[in-house]
Amino acid sequence: MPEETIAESLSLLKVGDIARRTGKTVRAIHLYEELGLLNPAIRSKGGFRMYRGDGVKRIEWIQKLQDMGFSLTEIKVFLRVWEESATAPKAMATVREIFTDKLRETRETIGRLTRLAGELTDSLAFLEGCRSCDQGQHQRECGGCGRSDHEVPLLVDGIAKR
Amino acid sequence: MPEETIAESLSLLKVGDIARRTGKTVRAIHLYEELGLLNPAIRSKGGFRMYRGDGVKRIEWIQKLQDMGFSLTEIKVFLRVWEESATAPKAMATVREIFTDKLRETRETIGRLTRLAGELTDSLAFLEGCRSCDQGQHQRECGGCGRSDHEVPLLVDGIAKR
DNA sequence: TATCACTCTTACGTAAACGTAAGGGTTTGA
DNA sequence: TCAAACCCTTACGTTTACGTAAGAGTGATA
Repeated sequence: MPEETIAESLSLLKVGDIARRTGKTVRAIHLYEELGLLNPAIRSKGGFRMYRGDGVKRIEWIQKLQDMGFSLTEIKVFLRVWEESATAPKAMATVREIFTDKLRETRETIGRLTRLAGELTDSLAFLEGCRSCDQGQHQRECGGCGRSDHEVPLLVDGIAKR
Repeated sequence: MPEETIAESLSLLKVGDIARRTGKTVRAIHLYEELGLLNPAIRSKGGFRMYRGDGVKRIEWIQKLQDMGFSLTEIKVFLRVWEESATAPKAMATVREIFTDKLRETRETIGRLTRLAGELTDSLAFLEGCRSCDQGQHQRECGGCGRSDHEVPLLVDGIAKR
């Protein structure tokens, strides 16, 4: 069992090789091709997709955009915009625009999640107080403890409400 | 056109009222009921769902959990766990556990997004350099500029790769 | 009592990002 | 040349969180 196939030593990778190197499935890579996100450099005479090494980079790029919240369709639009920009500076300007938007969006998301993390922390602090609750107290009678309504975090309060 | 229906003045809300107050659609609220996340206090004799005010709170609670990345199914499990914990302290312990997990997860997500925001910033800085590129340069010949490969951020580099 | 806005149930539709299976070629190294 | 390991195309399946439509009943108001 050789480490590399001949094609691989010639720096041509089959879809399975690309899959292994990116952690994606073959099906996913096929899908990216259907969507026009990644084409094999050539096809073998038997019809196998043969990729160059930069195919791996393209997939890592796709992955990063997905992590930032781009859908595959948005990524497709991204590539089309690039391809249709005649000059390099124009293309780069468009890319800058897209990245600027996404940066703002990402920061907003971080803000939201940070606030939520704060609420979680508050809720956990509140729940510490429940340790001292009567061990025999039934769950359905929760709320009967002395603490006033407005100090109960929504994340906790919402559970008991039916 | 009165501001409130009679039921509303008796603090009983119809599904449409709940929808307006939470920004959800009627369909969504029906779905939550199907999933066992929210039941009306009673049904009118004609079959209308009638909710008390805390129905609004429950939906806001659901919304917050969704924002944190809980699926509706996970929320359902959450509620079931609560209902099946016999004693209050036990129930609260479980809730603490779930919240602790989610807090960790949320922080990880914040970390990932922060790193991505950094990459976006780097990429934008890099793209500033493209302003000085030859205005007539064709997009397909991008990469011909003097900058060495390893200073090109992946987010930018992945675009040109085909 | 007539009306108009609402609500009910039932049930099929949708978009994303693949998963999975079938039936059949292709490569490659032994 | 043979077999194991891959790959190909086609096409239907899956999950989530609702959207949408149909046909019919309900309720508060005029």
